[in-house]
Amino acid sequence: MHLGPGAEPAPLVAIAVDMVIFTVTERGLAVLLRRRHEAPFAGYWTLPGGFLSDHESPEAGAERVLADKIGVHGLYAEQLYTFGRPDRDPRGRVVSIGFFALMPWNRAAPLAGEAHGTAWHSVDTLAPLGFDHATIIGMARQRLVAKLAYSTIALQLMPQRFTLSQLQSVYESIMGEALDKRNFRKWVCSLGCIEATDETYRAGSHRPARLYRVKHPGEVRIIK
Amino acid sequence: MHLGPGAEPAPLVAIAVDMVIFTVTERGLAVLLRRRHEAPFAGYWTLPGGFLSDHESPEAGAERVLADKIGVHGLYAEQLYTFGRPDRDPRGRVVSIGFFALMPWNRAAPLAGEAHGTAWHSVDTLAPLGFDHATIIGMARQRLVAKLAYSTIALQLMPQRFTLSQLQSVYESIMGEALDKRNFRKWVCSLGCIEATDETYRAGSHRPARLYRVKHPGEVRIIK
DNA sequence: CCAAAAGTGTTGGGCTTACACCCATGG
DNA sequence: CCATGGGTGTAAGCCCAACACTTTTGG
Repeated sequence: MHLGPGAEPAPLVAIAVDMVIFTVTERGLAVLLRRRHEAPFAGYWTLPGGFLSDHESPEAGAERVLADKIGVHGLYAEQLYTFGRPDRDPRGRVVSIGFFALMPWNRAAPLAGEAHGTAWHSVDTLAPLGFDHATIIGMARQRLVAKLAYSTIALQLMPQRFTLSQLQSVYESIMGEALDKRNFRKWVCSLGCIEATDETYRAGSHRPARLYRVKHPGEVRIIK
Repeated sequence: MHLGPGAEPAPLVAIAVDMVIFTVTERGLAVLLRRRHEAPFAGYWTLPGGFLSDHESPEAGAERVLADKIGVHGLYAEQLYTFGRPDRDPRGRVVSIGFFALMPWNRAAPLAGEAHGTAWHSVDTLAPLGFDHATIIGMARQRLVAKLAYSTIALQLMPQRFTLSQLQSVYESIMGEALDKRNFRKWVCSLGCIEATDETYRAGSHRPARLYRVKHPGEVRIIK
């Protein structure tokens, strides 16, 4: 690119967008990975991603990757960090804008499978990944844990109707520690972000659970 | 760039690094700006910045900009956000990695002046800026206010020796509200990050103030 | 009738907040 | 001696953490 009279030409680089998509499964916090068939890192698992197009903002690029490569729309996503070590891609200079996104678990199952070449991997048992994607996932996980404490971001992982026990176990999976049931319920209800429905959920030979819904879907409130 | 067999070539863009450098002056929180002489935005104030070189990570680029354009070393700096609206630079596609940095006020004065074309501007009375730099400063300011509450980042704004009243007024400038003197002192001392020296500071016709220092300079602790 | 998860209040301790006076110095 | 900012402790209230039993259902 030529930047005007007297200016040295700026080096040009390719910009990638890499998505850390989390969900919570029965086995805990999981991230969506795609098996690469191309060099470099053929055969390795990597984050879904793509190159930023001309005339596309990073946020738009992230949405496009979610739509085209994963086939989902309307996920919560935010910019995470930009990774630009000069040697991070053996093909040449690629700066990657990392995003992190959250998917309700009821939308997660259809995505994994041979058809897409994608699968959910528990974050605690990741095989070696291509590029610096393990670093990116680590940072995304830190961010998720931190935001759990001071925002209502966890609600972005829930289906439209959910029980308080399900919500609690989402918190417990991500934080890695058990919470007190009564204190958790008092706290989450006091936030004013969810409301009880008159429906219940029968899940076994025990008392049915009340179903709740998010009052303002898509909104993430910063709390306290 | 050619990315391998079968791959479409990725669009190439220039990467800028823009620095939001804060200090605290008598008139409150201030940001270092540079007056542009070149098109576009000639005559406007803008953030100090530069283009990322080949073989340079964003963090290294940020340090180079601080050293070469501002002439300072060893500032606290962290990545802030990456700004990539396709129309943000009229010259063409430029993606900017924003950083935010903190400078102790005793190192701030020599930097401003005609020689460098830079000046400290109070964040509350900014003239219209070039590019999207007002947005970048706004986000940096939000980050600073947020981190004040849960980290020891404010210590990066202090000179080697400082009084507790000075530290309190730094907090008050950034938060924009007054704090209780006794409670502030109890709190900041309880963090265990600063220690009293046996020196004092005489600043007028009143009792001299004890000088403190940071125990582990450069370290930013996340608290609670 | 039994097993299993859902649902529900109270109390004690710790932390945060509010608040006022004496001290040391320079002029 | 007066003006100025430096320095110090206590009490009340709020918030958080700990804790156990009853309810409802399916088999």
